[in-house]
Amino acid sequence: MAIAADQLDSTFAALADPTRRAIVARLARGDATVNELAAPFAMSLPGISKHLKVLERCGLISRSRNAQFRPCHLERVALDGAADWIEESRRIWSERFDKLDEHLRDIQQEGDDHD
Amino acid sequence: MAIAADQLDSTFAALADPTRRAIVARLARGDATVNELAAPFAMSLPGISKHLKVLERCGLISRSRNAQFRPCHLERVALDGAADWIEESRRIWSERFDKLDEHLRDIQQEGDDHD
DNA sequence: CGGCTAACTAGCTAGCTGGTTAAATAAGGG
DNA sequence: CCCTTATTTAACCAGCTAGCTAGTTAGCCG
Repeated sequence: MAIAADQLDSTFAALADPTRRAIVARLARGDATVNELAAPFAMSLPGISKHLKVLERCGLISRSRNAQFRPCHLERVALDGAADWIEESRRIWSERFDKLDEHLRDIQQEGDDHD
Repeated sequence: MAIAADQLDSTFAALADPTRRAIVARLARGDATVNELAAPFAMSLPGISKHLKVLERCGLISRSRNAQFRPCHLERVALDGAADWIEESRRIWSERFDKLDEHLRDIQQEGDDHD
């Protein structure tokens, strides 16, 4: 059961930005606050906040509340959705060559029969 | 050996468009000309041509020449690059929980020792 | 050659994106 | 209650994107 097309749109679009990919990679190692996520970047906090909103809207992250902190959490499901789409295309691609191989074996077989 | 960041930028950006994903999915089944690729879409040919240029620039497709046709061919390497990035994040994520499991087993072990 | 088909380039527009600064909101803590 | 810290919202700007139409290039074929 593949995820919806517009979900894929927003997920791939989110992953197209290097800052956002770095945030995702950071969150794969564990939850973090906005300030922690912002630290490695030469970018204003509102800039990071915008990126987080993009990631949240496509479901790649979720945010809870802890006092005045809003810890971010990576949601694997959205990541899986994107990976699944690519995997499906690669599967179709591979099948094509499997069939080609099979065909070539059939031809080989015929040749053997006639020898 | 991961692919370059800006290559990932453009690959994910290319995959963020549903028309382009459909084109990629179509090409996974086999090469096709521009007109063949355009057929399923309610879009002008130059529009499709632009999408193909986007796909070509990020390496997802290549084009050869055959008379006045320019058959498009899916390049799996770029698709692999994107899949690899996602896979790496998922791996890091999983390791985290593996370590957590290990830790929980250690605690359990200690408990057993003291019982 | 002249015409047909395939595909691309040019030039335009509306809308989105990624960034900024300045100001606002939220919540703990003396 | 005021101060500080964490984070968001507002307002703005430059640049990119996806789409269009119209015109152009490339190459087959009669």
